[in-house]
Parts: sequence; C-alpha cells; structure tokens
Amino acid sequence: MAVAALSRREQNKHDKRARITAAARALFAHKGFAATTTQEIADAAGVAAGTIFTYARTKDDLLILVFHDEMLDVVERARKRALQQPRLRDQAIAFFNEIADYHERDLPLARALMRQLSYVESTDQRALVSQLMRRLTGHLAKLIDAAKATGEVAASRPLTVAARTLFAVYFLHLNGLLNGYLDRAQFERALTADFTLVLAGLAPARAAKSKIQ
Amino acid sequence: MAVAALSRREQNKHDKRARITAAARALFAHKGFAATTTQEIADAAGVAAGTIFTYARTKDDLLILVFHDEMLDVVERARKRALQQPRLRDQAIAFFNEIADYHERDLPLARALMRQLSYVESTDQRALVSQLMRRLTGHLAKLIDAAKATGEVAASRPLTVAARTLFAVYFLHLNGLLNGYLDRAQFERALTADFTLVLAGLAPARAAKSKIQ
DNA sequence: CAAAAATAATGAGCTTACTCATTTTTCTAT
DNA sequence: ATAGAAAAATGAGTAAGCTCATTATTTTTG
Repeated sequence: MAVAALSRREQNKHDKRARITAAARALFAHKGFAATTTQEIADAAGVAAGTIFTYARTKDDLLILVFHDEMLDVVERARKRALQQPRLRDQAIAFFNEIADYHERDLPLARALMRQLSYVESTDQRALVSQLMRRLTGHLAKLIDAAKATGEVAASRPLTVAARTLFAVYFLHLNGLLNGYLDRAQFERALTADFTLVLAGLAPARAAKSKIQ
Repeated sequence: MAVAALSRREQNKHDKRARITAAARALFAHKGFAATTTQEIADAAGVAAGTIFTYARTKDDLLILVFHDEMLDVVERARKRALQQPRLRDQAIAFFNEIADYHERDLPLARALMRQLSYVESTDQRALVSQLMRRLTGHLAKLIDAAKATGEVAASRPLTVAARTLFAVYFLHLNGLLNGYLDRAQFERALTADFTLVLAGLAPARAAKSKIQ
C-alpha cells in the first residue's frame, strides 16, 4: 500500500479531506442537504470556511465526494441481491430495487444527488460519476452474459447496449419516483413492464413470445 | 375565447406575467441562465425585485415557465420530421434528433433545463413537465401504433410501455450529451443501437432477427 | 359611494455560497 | 540550518436569490 510514501503535505491534505467529507456526510444525514451550510461543515471539520472550497469547488461537489464510496457499496449489495434470483428479468428488477431502497431512506438527499447527476460541472466530478456508471452497467452486463448460458438471452446480443438500455429505463423511473410522479408501487410496475419489453428484444428469435405480459 | 371575462386584477396579473416571462426569455438567451440576475429580469419587466417571486417561486421556476411553450413547438416539429421517415426506428431517431438539435443551439440553457427536470419542486412545475412528457410520449405512441399496420410492430405490444422505454433511452443519452460524456456522434450511435434493441422486442415473433445490427 | 376585506406589489434586508488578497505551512536547494 | 519558492489555509468581503413587513390596488359589502 506504500503507506510511508505520503509526504507530510499529502498526509495533511488527506486527513483534512477525510474530516470535511465525514462532517458533511453527518450533517447532510442529520439536517438535510439544503439546510446544512458550508460554514457548519467547516466548523464541524475544524477548518476555515474557505478551506472547504479548496477540496470541493461547490457545495454540490461535496455531495458527490460524500456519496461516491457509499454508492459503490450499494451497487455491490444490489449485485448480491440480484444473484438470488434465477431469471434475468427478476435479477434486473432486484438489482434496481436495492438501489431504490437506498434512495428511499433519504429522499431529499437522493433528490439532491439526482439533480447533481444531471448537472456535472467539474472534470473530477465527471470522473467519479463515470466510475459509478461503469461499475453499475458492468454488473448488469455480467448478469446478461450469464443469462446467455441459460438460453434466456441470445448469444449474439451486445452486452453494453443491453445493460445501458436497462439502466436508462431505471434512471427515468427513479427520476419519476424522486420527483413525485410515481409512488414506489408504480415505479416497480413501470420497471417490470419496461424490462419485459427490453428483454423480449434480447431473447433468442425462436423463443420470442408474441404477447408481452 | 371569453376575453371580456377577465377582471381587472386578472388582466393585470396576466400582463405582468407575460412581461416577466418575455424579459426572462430574452435575457436567458442573450447572456445565459446563470449570468442573468433576477434583479435584471425585474428591471427589464418593469416590476420590483420581489414581484418576480409572486409569479415564480424560484429563479429555476422561471426556466420552466419560459420554455414550456417553446418546447411544445419543438415537439411538434419533431413529430413532423419523424413522419418523413418510412420505418419506425428511423422515425424515432429523427424525432429525438430534432429535439437534440434544439438543445444544442444553447447548451448551457439546455443543461439548466435538464437540471430543473431532475428536481421539480412545485406542483405547478410538475404539471407543466407532466404535460410536456405526455405530449411527447403521445406522439411516439402514435408512431408505434402506425407501425403496427405495416407489420413492423406486433399488434399485441403495449404502446405506452414502448413509448416510455424509447423516451427513457433518449433521456439518458441527452443527459450524456449535455454533460459532456458523449459528443453528438456518440449520442446518435447510442440512440440507434438502443432503439434497435427495443424495437427488436416490439417486433412480431416470427420476424425477430437473431442478430441485432 | 364609503368602508372594509382581499389580493398584489414593493424593496430593504437577510442568508449563504463562493472569492481572493493575505498569511501560514511545507518543501527544496545550497 | 536557512532562504527562498511553492502550496495550502484563512476569513473578511461580495453578490445574488429569496423573505417578509409594509404599502398600494382592486374587489366586495352595506
């Protein structure tokens, strides 16, 4: 891990970043994103108000910083939950339901995150979001690939396109859920219906059914 | 049109709203959303600074107000452009390319709009966005329905699910385009690939091809 | 028509994210 | 070890979105 390789300066920066991130995480969870001021975060982290902005260009940046790691965990949990299902469609639904569960635990924060994902300003932020996306669609692609072995998906189908399309469906309906267009039951129904359609396109030609549920 | 039915108070409100919306539209187009202050809008509209906020709860609300009508026009143009194509897939691509063209004319503004669509705060705003969505997916559903006659789409396929799924794909990739994850060429390629997959799921069972482009 | 009630407009003031000139800390070279 | 350079931290200051107590306008009532 090359721990000793950190210079004093690097060590300080690392510690300070960790303190700021931890303080922000605690405050966001406790009083919500909008109600938390950058001054409070600075106080809790033991730094001056201006220091925040050498670690995050904007308050919104903090949101991405804080939740990047947490999201990676959620995606991993989602993968495990998906594997408990035998069929691809149910795997995909379980996968995204786990992520939706996570967001439903703190809706205002999830809304703030969603907003942020729709307006990425810095290159750093874009890199973090890209990493999350790749991780997520990578897991999906693996599930789809495995379904090729069971004959549920035709071998010729492109994995990345399929994974991306499933994610697109989820992304739209998560937006609906977070912005009050859908309740959770409607969200799940929409996900199921749309996934069924997409998976019909993935199925081998001879197995295609003429009726979509 | 029941023009005479407007009371003096309603007439005043209507006029003032129109002045504010027009001023905001001009200023956003001229110097961009972020660079335009609510004070400038108020001055240009000939009202006090506080008056803005009796017509729009936030500056972001103004964005929705201003562009709602414009968007309806764009969707109508998109519909006409789509009808010039014979096949459903190309119709869908043409449809969304028209909308993407519109957004590309003013990327910063489109980004601000996209951000706003991901964080709807007031009921009024939600109603405006819902109306737009319904209009858009309604046109798509009509195109899909027409494709049933040509045999491109199986008669049993659910229109709203299909339209919604196409929109989901577009929505994700527009996000990618506006946030710099995709350039325009990548956007169109992604749209084409994903639409091809979705339409494979819509196709009649016997016509399904084993290879997706 | 006058008084009272309801609605709308006003703009000074507040809050808070963010900036930037200055100061402090750390690193490097001799 | 010390001077000088580079990087980081600081916090007072700024700007702008938004609030709200007050004022003005319109409608309703008697």
